[in-house]
Amino acid sequence: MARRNTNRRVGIADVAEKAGVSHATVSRVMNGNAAVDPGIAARVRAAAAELKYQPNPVGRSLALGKTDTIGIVVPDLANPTFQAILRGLSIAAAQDGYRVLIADSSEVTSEEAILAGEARRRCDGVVLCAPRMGDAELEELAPTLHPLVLINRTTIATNTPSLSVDYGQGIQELAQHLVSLGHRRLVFLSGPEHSASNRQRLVGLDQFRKEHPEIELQMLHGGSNFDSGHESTDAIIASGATGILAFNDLVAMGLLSGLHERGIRVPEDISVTGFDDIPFAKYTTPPLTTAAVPINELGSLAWRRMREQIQQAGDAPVQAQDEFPPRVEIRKSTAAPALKHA
Amino acid sequence: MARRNTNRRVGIADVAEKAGVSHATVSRVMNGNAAVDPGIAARVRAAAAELKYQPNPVGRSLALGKTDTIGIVVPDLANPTFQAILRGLSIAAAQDGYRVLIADSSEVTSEEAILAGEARRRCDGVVLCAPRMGDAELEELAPTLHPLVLINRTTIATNTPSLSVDYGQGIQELAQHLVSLGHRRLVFLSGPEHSASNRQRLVGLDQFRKEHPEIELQMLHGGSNFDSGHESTDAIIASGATGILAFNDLVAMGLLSGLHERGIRVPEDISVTGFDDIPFAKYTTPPLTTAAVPINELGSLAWRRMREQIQQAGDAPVQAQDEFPPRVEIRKSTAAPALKHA
DNA sequence: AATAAGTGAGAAAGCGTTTTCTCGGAGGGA
DNA sequence: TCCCTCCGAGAAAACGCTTTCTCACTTATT
Repeated sequence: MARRNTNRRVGIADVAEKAGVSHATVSRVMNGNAAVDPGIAARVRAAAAELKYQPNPVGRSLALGKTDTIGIVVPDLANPTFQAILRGLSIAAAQDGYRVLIADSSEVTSEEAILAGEARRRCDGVVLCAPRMGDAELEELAPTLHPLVLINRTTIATNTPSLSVDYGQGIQELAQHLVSLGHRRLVFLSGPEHSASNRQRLVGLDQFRKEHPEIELQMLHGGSNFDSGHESTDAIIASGATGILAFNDLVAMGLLSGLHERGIRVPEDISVTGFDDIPFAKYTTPPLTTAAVPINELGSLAWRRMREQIQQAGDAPVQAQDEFPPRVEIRKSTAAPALKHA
Repeated sequence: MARRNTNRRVGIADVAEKAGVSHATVSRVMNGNAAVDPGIAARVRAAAAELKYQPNPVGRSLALGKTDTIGIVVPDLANPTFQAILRGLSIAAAQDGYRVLIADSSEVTSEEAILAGEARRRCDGVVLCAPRMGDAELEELAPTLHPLVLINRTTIATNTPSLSVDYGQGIQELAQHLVSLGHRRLVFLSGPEHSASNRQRLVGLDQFRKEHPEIELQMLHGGSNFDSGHESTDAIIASGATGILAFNDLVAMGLLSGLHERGIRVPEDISVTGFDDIPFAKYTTPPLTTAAVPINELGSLAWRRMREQIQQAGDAPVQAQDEFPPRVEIRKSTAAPALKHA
């Protein structure tokens, strides 16, 4: 036996004893499963209420083979995008009586599989959010995790639902927006190397280049947060570009701040775009032109896809592959460039 | 019995059979508890590795009476402050092999106790973050939750550690800062009614009033997010004040944006302060003068306090009451007021 | 009136572990 | 050589619940 029996919590046995019935009957009335005599049921309920009995979820989980919990693993909990997904997921899941367990891989690629595995063992399913691992590893891991929902990645072999944003399309539209304003020299300030969404932006921009050979488009390596945007300020200025496509809103904001410090006006001197449309984007000065991804929907849809899998329990292998088109949100950080003087 | 036995996960029994030993022995080598013959141990380990055996955490939890999980309940997961606490907690807990389960009460006061109770039953402890419930209810709930850490609230009766920020002190220092710049007419844009930290600010400002009877200090009712700050713009302008103490950084940012839209310059025409120093605060335009709370420490310290309780298991009733003094962070959103013209 | 069918509650098995208890065998001292 | 002690491994109980199985009892059917 494990624990000392001293002052243990009130269990089903206590209720059974007080009500003068068996454990089984208590369980039945608590779960409303089988028919039980109304009189007895009332007695049990009274006893349960009096003892403030609350079923032990661990015991239930073991017996039922389910935990009513799902896990989510994100690369960086400091990123507002992932925070928003987490929030949407959590709220949607709570509506159906599920809780969410979080795991933050802190951008350590090698930890992802381990964290996901551990989460899966404790939960009824896992949402893998923008995993940085390689395709091969993901393909191998996915079946292991089975009730799995992927965000910003897809698998081919297994039938796992995925939600993704068409970053390639979005970045092209932003670039197009800058061009239509009259910009001819652009810079893409790229994101984390292992980020699939960054790769998608890159292929989108390749496409853009083909369609607009007359536009100069430089690539600058950056990161995914404020600081990396801020640090890129000088390189951006040195590039001589008038239109900047930042990897995301965070990077754009860091850049905005850096430009402001150096007295460079946005959008008069340089136009800046972000990506994601995080809640803060419309409150920056100037408000940020960006590509809005329906971030709140992502979380709740992730839950819906998860629920479908949990409920259908290996029934129909519906492999939903949802792809969201970003919507360009034109604000004040972009404008026609000043007349050239170089 | 619960589940169909078809295609169930590999359990301890499978390993035992493959290694030709008993369940007990497998458990022993997996946990390294008792002495077991090195040869047998090796055989067990080999079998476990070959079958990719991973102990079922639910079974372990039931036997061990612990889940290696803690819960956190927050009023609003959209608030960067709570996000940061969650993140700090999660990372610190992960370092000790613990996971965290989240519950978002969505500012619904009546849900808090229920969520906290459920979380507690599933976890080894609960972190209650800025609960909105009344003092009486909190006092009654706390012992129920026992391994409990309170953030931004305290209890008297029970010995529960609490971490709090001295909001009263911080708001006074901000007000003082505005006064020393020359402001004479201030407004406090208050936060959620049930927020204890808002009440602390109010008592701090009462104190401030006593010490500075010559200063006009109006109170305006607001909320805790962007939008409420934005919506207060006209009321702020109508107040005729030159120095605005916003409830927190979010409110301040909303206000900043509203003022900008109406062509009012910050800090030339109006000075604005925030509270919390969320990561975004130094990237607003102008960068926000605010009171920095050591938000990252809060999360990790919360974990430390939790760990102490879990480990000491009813040993020494160390009731740590940590209080953090905010540090005023002077940036560009505050300056001397323009000469009066009214 | 006797048998069949139905109903509802208790007994017990099972979920997957850990840990106590028990016991056979080996080793050491007398 | 015999007995006692020690050691290590298996048997089984325990954790707290759900659910099948079983069975006594009641009600319907002929």
